[in-house]
Amino acid sequence: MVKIADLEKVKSCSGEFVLAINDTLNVINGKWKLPIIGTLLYGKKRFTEMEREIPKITPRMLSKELKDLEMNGIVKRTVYDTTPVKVEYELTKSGLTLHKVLDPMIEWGMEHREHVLSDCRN
Amino acid sequence: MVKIADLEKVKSCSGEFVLAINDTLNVINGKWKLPIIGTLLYGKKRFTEMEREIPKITPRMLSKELKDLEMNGIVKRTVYDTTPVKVEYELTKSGLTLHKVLDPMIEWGMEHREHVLSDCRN
DNA sequence: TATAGCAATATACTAAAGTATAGTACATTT
DNA sequence: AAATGTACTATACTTTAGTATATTGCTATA
Repeated sequence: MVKIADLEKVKSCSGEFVLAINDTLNVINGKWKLPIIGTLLYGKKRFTEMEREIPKITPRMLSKELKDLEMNGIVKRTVYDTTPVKVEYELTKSGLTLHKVLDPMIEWGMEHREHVLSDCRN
Repeated sequence: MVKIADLEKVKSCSGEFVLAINDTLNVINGKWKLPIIGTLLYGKKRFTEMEREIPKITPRMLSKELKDLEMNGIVKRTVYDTTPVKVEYELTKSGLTLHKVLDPMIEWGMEHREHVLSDCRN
């Protein structure tokens, strides 16, 4: 038998969990965040370089999403005081630890796809 | 030294990973998916019951998102042929395995928040 | 017979996300 | 002098996500 007080505790707790999950979701959400993080996994990149590597992205989106990722502490932006200026983007420590989230997502996504396919066959 | 062929392999591979991650993201994306999955963690629920438990959700959104989750194999919908009809929703096996994805997200979300806060202090 | 509950659907709207296209201000190369 | 490259920003638009409110068809209860 479950006491109502316990149930409430679990529920408010799960509320906090939802907040934490949403924090994480906000970081990787949107069409372009993952491709951007993806290219930065292979090292520092410059703006135009990323523009070329990420198919179909517009400079507006790249600029906007990089700002977003910078504000969220995922990406670090470094301006070199040369002429012309050189700007480099790289993942922060937090950005690099994202693999802890992404790896299970890859695994689940693949398993889930298999389940869905096998359900179609039966 | 990295060969271009290897680099291409890694890149196309990461492309597949992005697909798998997006599969996973699509399942939990949107304002209401997590709250809905959340209430179903505590067992089967009926429509109106969920409407009451999830603050501010409209029947339109609940209906739409439940359909979405059903199509994605996360939620199972059972209609009991009673009068009046009774409809129950519950998580499928795939739905229950989602915790493998959500748990790391909770952890990362909390850690990340701490990092951001400590960065503000320094 | 009126009212309430169940499980939604319909219609119309606003807000957020993303796209398309052009332009800026610098510098180097041809 | 013209073209190209870098790192963007501005404006206008379309698409998608979410909200607000009303209504449906059924049954049980007062």
